[in-house]
Amino acid sequence: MSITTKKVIQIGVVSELTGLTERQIRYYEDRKLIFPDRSKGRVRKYSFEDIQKIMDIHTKLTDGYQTVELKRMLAGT
Amino acid sequence: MSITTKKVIQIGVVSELTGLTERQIRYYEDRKLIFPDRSKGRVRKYSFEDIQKIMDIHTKLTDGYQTVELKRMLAGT
DNA sequence: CGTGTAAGGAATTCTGACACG
DNA sequence: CGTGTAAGGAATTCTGACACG
Repeated sequence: MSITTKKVIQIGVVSELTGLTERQIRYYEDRKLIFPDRSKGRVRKYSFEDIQKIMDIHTKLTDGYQTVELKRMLAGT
Repeated sequence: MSITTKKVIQIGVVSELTGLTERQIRYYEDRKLIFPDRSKGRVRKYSFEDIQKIMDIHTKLTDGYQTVELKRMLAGT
């Protein structure tokens, strides 16, 4: 596992880096588009790669796509 | 600034990754050996590079060096 | 000197829900 | 559908101090 895929960043930092709200970030997870790890205390941990994905997801949503469609795209179908 | 120098990791994760206690990590900062960023709420943020440094510091301490000497070494003197 | 610990407070995150449109 | 928000609780982190040796 490289540095880009290591899930070590908490949602507050992800929010800062992406410019999105925690609500949006959690929603993308709810929609099965991203899969952060969890600490023992249930706290979400993201990787730099996740951050890339999140920004990509948001861009696509802005472009008019829906999360269900994005999920299909990720599945490669 | 690359991914390795981006300070986004909190002390709990650093503790897990290095195997050191938060006490040790904070002490190295007190001794001016590492310089984490701070969030608005005073929470420390470390980079992957910091994690490397921390492990190196601990190894050197185990080897018998003192923090003052390590500081000199970092300063290149 | 480097590290452990108990103490109390502050910042951060979590979940489930109601709201809008 | 995607996102905002108020609510209460839980996990995380912070500082300063006392302890040991």
